[in-house]
Amino acid sequence: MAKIKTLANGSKKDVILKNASALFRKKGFKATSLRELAETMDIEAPSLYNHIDSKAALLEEICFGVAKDFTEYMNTIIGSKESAVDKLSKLIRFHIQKIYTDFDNVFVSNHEWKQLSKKQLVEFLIQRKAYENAFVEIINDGVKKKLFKTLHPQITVLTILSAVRGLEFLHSHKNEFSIEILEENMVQHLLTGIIK
Amino acid sequence: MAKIKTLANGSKKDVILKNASALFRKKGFKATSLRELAETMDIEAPSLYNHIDSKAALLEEICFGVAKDFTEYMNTIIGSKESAVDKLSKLIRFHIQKIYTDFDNVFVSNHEWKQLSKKQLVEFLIQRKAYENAFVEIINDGVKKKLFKTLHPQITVLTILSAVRGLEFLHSHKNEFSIEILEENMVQHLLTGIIK
DNA sequence: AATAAATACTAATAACCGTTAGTTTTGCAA
DNA sequence: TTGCAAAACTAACGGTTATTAGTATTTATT
Repeated sequence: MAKIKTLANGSKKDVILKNASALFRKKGFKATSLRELAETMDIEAPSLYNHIDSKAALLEEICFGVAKDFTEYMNTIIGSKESAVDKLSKLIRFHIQKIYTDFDNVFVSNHEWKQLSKKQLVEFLIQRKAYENAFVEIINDGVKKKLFKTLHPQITVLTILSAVRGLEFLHSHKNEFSIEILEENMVQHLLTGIIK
Repeated sequence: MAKIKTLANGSKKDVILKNASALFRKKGFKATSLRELAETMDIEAPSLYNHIDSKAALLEEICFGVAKDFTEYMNTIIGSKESAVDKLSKLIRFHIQKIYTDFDNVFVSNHEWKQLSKKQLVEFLIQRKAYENAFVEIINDGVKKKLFKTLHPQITVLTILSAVRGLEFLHSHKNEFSIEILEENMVQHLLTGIIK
């Protein structure tokens, strides 16, 4: 009989993915070689192929993994009966928390999706667009219910998503602000700017 | 006597820089080859070296060119006697205008500065930090003069800079919104969120 | 201890990279 | 037309890349 598991606590593949994510973030996907990645786990580059399909597959897993996380959370929000204000607040907080707890993956997904193969790239953009549309719908709902000012939902979504995305840059001085203070400030700034 | 100019309207080097900027934006610096760049002007890759020093030098010129533009504008703002609100408003509008009128260069500067050589990278980060500090000072001044709410200036600056940076993503549907509407919406959103 | 699967290794591949050297062509000035 | 510099070309360089093939070694179960 075959034995597949290599370690009790997480497979070797997971370790590779984690190290790949860290390297891709620091140096970029193209600028990271498999030799370099292998070195982080003290093996030779060709040995990686006992666990992975290709370098490109690593990027796919990272990008679509992050996309899935955001899409799933968005679905729970959409299904809830909360106000548009509460939905928006929760989404903003989720973005902040994700960047804090899953920094490398989120960063790589945001920066390196262009390096996906043609087919994967198309699929990625479709998912991204769907997420954005769901976001726009929440804003639209808030405008209809007179909770928000009259504004351009698309521009507003872009402003909010871009603002939270920028937390990437806080990584170097992460310890200066607690995540709670960060959430409070940004939700305050971004929501009071549009609430009536 | 020597003749240096190749074209009446802008040197050949400028054309190379422009095409390089466009390619670096679309594919990334590492993913763009000099052969590919040469192809955009129907010459062979080695011929580029009659005009440029190296591939790395192209990225340098792009990144530091953009940095200079922003730094220079910041200096005129700092020197003015306007209120912190007006200063902030003008800076936000400048960011939006720059992305509109100099998209490729701004994008490349924002995304590919990590690929600068060690020495240039250090210098780039110094300039970036100085720009950020000047921004923070304006916010601080506004807080002191009771124009703004009590808030964390650094988080506020990060939020604003990130938000305007996100306009990169509007490039694909640039024609949906005029730059005036865009400016109005974003200034409104980002300023009323912090003004008392 | 024996067996078999998982996983490491070395060696080698073809492709591509930025860049240099050396040479030819081009285009303008005299 | 001649001369000269600017700028193109071809050929080739050393280096690096992801990946494959084939083989040895480690690991775990029987």
